[in-house]
Amino acid sequence: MREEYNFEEIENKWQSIWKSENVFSVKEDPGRKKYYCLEMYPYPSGKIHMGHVRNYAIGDVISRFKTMSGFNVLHPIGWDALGLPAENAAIKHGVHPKEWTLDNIAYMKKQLQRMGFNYDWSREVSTCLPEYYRWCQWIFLKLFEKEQAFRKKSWVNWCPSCSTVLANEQVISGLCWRCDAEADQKQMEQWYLKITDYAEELLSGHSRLSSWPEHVLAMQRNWIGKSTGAHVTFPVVGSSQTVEVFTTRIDTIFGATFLVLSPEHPLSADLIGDSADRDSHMAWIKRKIEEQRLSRDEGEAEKEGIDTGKKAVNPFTGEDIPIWIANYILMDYGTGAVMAVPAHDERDFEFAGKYGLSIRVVITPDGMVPKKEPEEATEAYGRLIQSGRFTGKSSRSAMEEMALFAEEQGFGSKSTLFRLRDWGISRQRYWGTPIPVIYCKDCGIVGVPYEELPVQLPSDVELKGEEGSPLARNESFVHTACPKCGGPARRETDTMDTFVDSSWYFFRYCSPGETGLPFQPEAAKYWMPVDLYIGGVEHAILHLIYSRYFCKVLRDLGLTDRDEPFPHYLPQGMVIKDGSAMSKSKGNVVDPDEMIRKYGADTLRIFILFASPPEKEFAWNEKGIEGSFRFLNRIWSFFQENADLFNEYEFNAAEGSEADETVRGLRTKMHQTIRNVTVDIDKRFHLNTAISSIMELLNRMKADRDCLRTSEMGRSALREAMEILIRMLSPFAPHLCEELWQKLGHQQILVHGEWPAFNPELAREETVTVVVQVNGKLRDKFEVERGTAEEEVKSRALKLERIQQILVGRTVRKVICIQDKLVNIVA
RNA sequence: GCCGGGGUGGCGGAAUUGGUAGACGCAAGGGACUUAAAAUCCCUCGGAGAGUCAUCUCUGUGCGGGUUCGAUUCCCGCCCCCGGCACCA
Repeated sequence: MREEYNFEEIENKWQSIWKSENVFSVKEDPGRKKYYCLEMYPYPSGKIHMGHVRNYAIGDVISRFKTMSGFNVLHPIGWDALGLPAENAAIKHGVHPKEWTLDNIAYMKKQLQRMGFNYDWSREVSTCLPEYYRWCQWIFLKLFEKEQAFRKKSWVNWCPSCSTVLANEQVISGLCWRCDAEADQKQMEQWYLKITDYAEELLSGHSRLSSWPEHVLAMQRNWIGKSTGAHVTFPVVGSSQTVEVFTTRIDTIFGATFLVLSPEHPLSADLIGDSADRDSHMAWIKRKIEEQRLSRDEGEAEKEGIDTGKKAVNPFTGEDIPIWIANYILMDYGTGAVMAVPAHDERDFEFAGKYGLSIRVVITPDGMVPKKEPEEATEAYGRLIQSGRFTGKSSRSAMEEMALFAEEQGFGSKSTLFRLRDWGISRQRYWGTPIPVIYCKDCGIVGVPYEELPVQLPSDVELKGEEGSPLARNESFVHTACPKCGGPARRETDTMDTFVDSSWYFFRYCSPGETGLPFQPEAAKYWMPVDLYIGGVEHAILHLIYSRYFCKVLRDLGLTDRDEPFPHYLPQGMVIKDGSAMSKSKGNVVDPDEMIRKYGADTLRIFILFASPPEKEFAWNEKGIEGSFRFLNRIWSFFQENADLFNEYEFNAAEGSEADETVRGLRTKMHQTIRNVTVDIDKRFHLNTAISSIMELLNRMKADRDCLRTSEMGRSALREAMEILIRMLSPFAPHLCEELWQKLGHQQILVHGEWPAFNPELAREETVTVVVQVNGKLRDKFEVERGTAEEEVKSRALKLERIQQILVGRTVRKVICIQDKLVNIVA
């Protein structure tokens, strides 16, 4: 009587064995090579979704494979457990964020375990626990001491729906990244981290991230936004004031026929101070500031400006040029003022055209005749004309010289500008890490002493969704004594952006129980960096740039010697269905629990890895999962049909002459499969083709089965193939494979088994198919012994009947022969 | 507009260094088993045409050129799709 493939029984059995034998827990072992495989930890929103399943299945296969390949593998998981949804749930359902979060964690943990993932649960980390966030506070205080954390009043993005501040990165085309409400602008005093200090290093560090996908590096590059150029100072005529501008095109400065200030520029109001139209101009400025703030993410507005009536001196030409104020100049980039070169800048050209300002061409692109009245701006480099002492030079190479000249003359300097802003981390919410700072009337801003950490979140807090931080309304939290003078003082009531928590959690995994420091430097030295980081590309700029920054900061605090936390990042594609991402609002969500119930975790794992390579989108398809289920069933029944081989052990392989063709063929196929699967997992991360190679091997075993079973050697070859197949499949379908491995008579569990060794001798086919082409077109093929001499292969090809027919009436001019592959006859 | 990534059957996707295009799977069609169905197993499966039907020819990897004995792969030009940034001086 044949057994059915009872996935539920098998999966439960092995999950409890893995758990009771604690097989996934790892320790530092300096004698062994380590491998740190990490997937982005989840936000405990309630349930695992397919995106998680895919992400974690990829990491699970890689880490199981690496373990079998002899590495000491760290594969941890934890929870990004602070954040707004918990608080919103509290407001909506009256459940405390902590309770809500811990319940979700408990549920999702069960789901992950039900998938059979090989996490070392002893290293589990939850950012909402004081044992974790105390170290966020510790790091913050260190940064505060180094002036890497500082307070600044400025315009901030404000989400009215979440009633909190958002970092620039968290505003996506004008909307809150979390709730899609339209973000406002507000002026507030906030805590910032000085990530801009590391702008240059964050950019140059890209050279060490060569295995990151190009588009991710490009996004970061854009975000950092380095531009090299020069600052130039223009004195205001009849005043001691000056206007400083930044330009990347100092070569065009002889064509600078006016200056333009942002409406927000501090001088804007000043310069129109004594003009006749003062009041209307002031009103205009106010209106434009407002408009710029509101429309900043709505694309380009019609260019508008006003003449201040004042002039400035172009220090290169000595000419007086008008100073304008216009809405196309941004205050928060560069100096908030530009030199306008209408002949060589599209925007300035458009503006000059509208207001009749003069245009002077100072560059001719090579081989072109300069026009007095150009129809468009020419931004190309070329030869300088009308440029005083620089006339005739190449504009590109003159830039250096002109910047140097400005420097010598004292009205400018070479400089570099970054688009990257300091990271605003203050959030006016409850469910985050309290910023460990005390405000004292006499002593000012005082850090909470290290020995008093953590500053705990009070549990008795009312969450009703009113504006302002809930902590600010909690009297017993707010009122405290100044650590310096002992006088009455107030606690900071803002909490940290949760991206702070996630910027170093991967260090914490190295020594999660550490009580004296955020993590043990020795443990981190062993495990870090993360060898493979897997997660959604939506974090390409936010999380990944913050984490890179934190790694450098922790390095400068002496806690680690690593410069980069994630030398290899593998972004995984979205899981979609019916053409769009799975979401409740679309109603196209597929529940992993339901799939596990129906097909089992192994099938779900196989399917989600099989249909496309990790970096591509994965399109859910109900029929597809049945195909994966069938595959596992075919394996199960194949083993049932050959159960008599379970107890035959050694492959007493006489290679070569004694083995018949089928045996040799199977072993060749087997070793080719080992090679392909190994390369696919280890080098290419193409788990889909790894699975299809294993399918091919099974197909071959099934096809040759009857023939193989007729001989002793055949049976033993078949048994060997069954073992190899199971070992290779085990990272993908670990439960089924453990079960079959046990049936094959093994005592030791497969988790600790060895990855099959590849033997190139055996993978090499003894005979190969040589393709015969005539003028590049496939005409015939024949079998030949591997390594047959070129001359013989050529003459055999030419003697083929079909080839002879085709060659009738033609002259063979040339015969190209590629060893063991192809003959191409040119005739 | 700028930057990045792509375009291969009905579908998801293979093709490792320029050398048999379409592996593996899904769907579809046909057959076996069955009273019947499901499951399972076997066969066919890019398009067009011919046929002596256990075959052959032409054509085919977004479009147009080029290099080469040979191009999905390399080069030039174009079209389209996706992602990111966007008045960044």
